[in-house]
Amino acid sequence: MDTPVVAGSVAARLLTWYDRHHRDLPWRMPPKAIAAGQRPDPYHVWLSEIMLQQTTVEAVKPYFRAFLARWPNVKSLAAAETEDVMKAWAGLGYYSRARNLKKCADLLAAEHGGRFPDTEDGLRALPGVGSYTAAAIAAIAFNRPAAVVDGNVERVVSRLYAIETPLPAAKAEIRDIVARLLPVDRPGDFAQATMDLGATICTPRRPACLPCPLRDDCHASDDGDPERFPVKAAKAEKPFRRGAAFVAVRGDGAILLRKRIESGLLGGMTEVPTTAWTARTDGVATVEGAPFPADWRKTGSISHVFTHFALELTIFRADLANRPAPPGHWWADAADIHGEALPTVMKKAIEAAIPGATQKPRHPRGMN
DNA sequence: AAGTCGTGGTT
DNA sequence: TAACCAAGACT
Repeated sequence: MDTPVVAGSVAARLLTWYDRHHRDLPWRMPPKAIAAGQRPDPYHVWLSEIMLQQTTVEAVKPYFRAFLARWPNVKSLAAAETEDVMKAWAGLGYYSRARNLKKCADLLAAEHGGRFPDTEDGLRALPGVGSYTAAAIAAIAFNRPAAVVDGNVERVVSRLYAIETPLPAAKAEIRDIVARLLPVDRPGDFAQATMDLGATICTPRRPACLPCPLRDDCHASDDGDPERFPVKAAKAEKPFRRGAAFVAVRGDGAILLRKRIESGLLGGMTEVPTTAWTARTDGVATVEGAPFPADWRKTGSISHVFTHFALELTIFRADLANRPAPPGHWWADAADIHGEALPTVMKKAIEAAIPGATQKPRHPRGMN
């Protein structure tokens, strides 16, 4: 509605702060370069946004660098093997992101000449790109006036206006407010400025209101208890599950692995054989789920917490003479374990049976 | 539309 | 230490 940045507006104060205090990030084009007419590479923006979904900046940095070094553009990623992409993603979590990343690259290479749509709606239609990511790419890469609402923005805006409606119900209201505040001449910087403010000043706990550029605008700061916002709906209690995992070790140190089904938890990732993970607390930590009869011996247990349940796995180990891998399984050489698409919970299971077995190189695969 | 999907850091 | 949380998407 308002044309350029309205002098004295919330957006103006935020952008002035951003010009001075923005974070320097590997995928970011700084405001000075933007002002000079440069735009970031949409591939970089897209890749970083997918990686950053529910993931911290520090966790993403090495993966972003590794992916960019190995697959510098859409076409190279489209030419890659999905299995290699999964291996490179291992450890970052939410593995459907990696599968959708590859699907998206394939689609773009096949049907869009390797280029990204430059509108919010066009982007929203891509696999793995939801409302947030579509708006973020549209604003940051293509300078579109899109309302970018992530967890940071929800926190900043809910405090700014002391919104009492609990999340996620308040999301539509927050989106409307952001659309109203949005400066049409710098939508990308505005989005990144709001997120930087949320990450460095308007933090979930103990926000630094004193240096905040929006302190005089902020209703929650007025009330003296900004941490009360955003109001959130109560969460369900996290259930507990148990199971057993089986680490078979061949004479030469190789470990028996198999691939999980493509869908669901840890879909398409590699695992050691395990029993089903059930809510039962009795009778599951037995050798009955082993891939084959052997002298299985309990070597310990590991705990792991997923988003919606906690898991305890009893670990069994068997040392075997040479024997062929059962159907659907393979022997992975000890030296190659770190290159497998092993999620963290599986690395824990292997470590419990063979200390040091999964110690990985300093950089994610693809960096060296 | 509420549940499913990882992991590591912070408090 | 147990809980909370991070640039959410998909079904």
